[in-house]
Amino acid sequence: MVDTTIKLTRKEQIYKTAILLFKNRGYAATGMREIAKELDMKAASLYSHIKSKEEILQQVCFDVAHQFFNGLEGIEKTNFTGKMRIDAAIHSHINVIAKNRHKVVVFLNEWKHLGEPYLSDFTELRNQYENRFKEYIKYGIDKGEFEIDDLDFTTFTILSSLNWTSNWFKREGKMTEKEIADKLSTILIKGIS
Amino acid sequence: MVDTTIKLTRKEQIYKTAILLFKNRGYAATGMREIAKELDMKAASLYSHIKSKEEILQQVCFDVAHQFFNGLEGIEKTNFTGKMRIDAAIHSHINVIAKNRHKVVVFLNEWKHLGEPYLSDFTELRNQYENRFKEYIKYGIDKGEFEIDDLDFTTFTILSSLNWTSNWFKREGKMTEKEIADKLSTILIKGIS
DNA sequence: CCTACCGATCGGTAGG
DNA sequence: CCTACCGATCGGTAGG
Repeated sequence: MVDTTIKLTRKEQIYKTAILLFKNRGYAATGMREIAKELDMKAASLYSHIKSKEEILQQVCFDVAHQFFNGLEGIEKTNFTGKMRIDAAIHSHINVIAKNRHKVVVFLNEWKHLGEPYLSDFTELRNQYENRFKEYIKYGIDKGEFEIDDLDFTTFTILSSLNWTSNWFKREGKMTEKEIADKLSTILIKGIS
Repeated sequence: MVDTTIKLTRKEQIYKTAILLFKNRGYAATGMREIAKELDMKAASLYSHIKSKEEILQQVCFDVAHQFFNGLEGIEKTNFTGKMRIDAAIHSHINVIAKNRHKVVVFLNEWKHLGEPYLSDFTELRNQYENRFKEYIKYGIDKGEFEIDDLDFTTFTILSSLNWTSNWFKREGKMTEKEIADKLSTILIKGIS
């Protein structure tokens, strides 16, 4: 599980190592010399493969953001009910978290260290994604499926429950990714219905 | 709201400033010179009032942890049902967050920068607190109030929803602290009942 | 991929 | 509360 033994390029190795360190120690507290040491290199050599420390953070943040967006594709084109939309969105969201265990933690906790204009772009993407969830719930309200008086509040509560799973996804084995999504979907949809 | 104009000691001013900076930029990325500048001092002068940068983080983390614990006092001594226990715990938790808006964000996001033995003590406290929530839910299950097959999972989901409120407590005015707690309690208890 | 090195900044101390 | 300063470390570059 640590190394899939598939040939990773040096650049991929650097990214992988950096992501793990950013996750465990935080972006600001992680030094280029730590990343290099983990790969038996000198810090200066990293710069043959990457442009800067922040470039790594940028790639992580926007890659994850785009994965979250892609997961929602098709949800509103169908004849799904509100419940089905939320259920599908929850499954997609958990799927992205499960497939990017370490990246997602960096995405959630370290985005504030992005410089401009990336920071503004990022928060814009985040807002748009939250709005998609909001639309699905709104759809369910309009169809009489949900009884909710505060849309923003409910949306944030649901997203927070989903995001928090990233913190203890390490304790895997007990539950499959689908079981986790099913369970969350049940708890949350029952709670607002 | 920025400064209550009540006479703060210099030490209190330093703490207040540091907490705000730790919250916005992160502990590792905040320098002592930034804290000092905010107070029109030189960094070296801070050390007449505090012992170290980490001492501030320690005070914040353990102060908040103890507040969370104190809030639970008396809940299990009463003849409360499971629902009432969870409801009371939720209200207490939200109360601590509301009364420590900035501190709680530092508590939640920056504790990993504690050195030993503080780090171990802290995670121990956190586990104990989570276990208290777990007990309340367990109590409700045993009394037939809740239908839950995964206690750990449900506990973490509830706590995550509560903790996430710290991220958008700034948008206050719309809802009072009690309304927030009431609403969360409704959503979450309905979701597991 | 390395050695050598840059200027900047870090948390913190000495001594007043 | 200041000036002056410490050794350590930071992200990154030059040049090979």
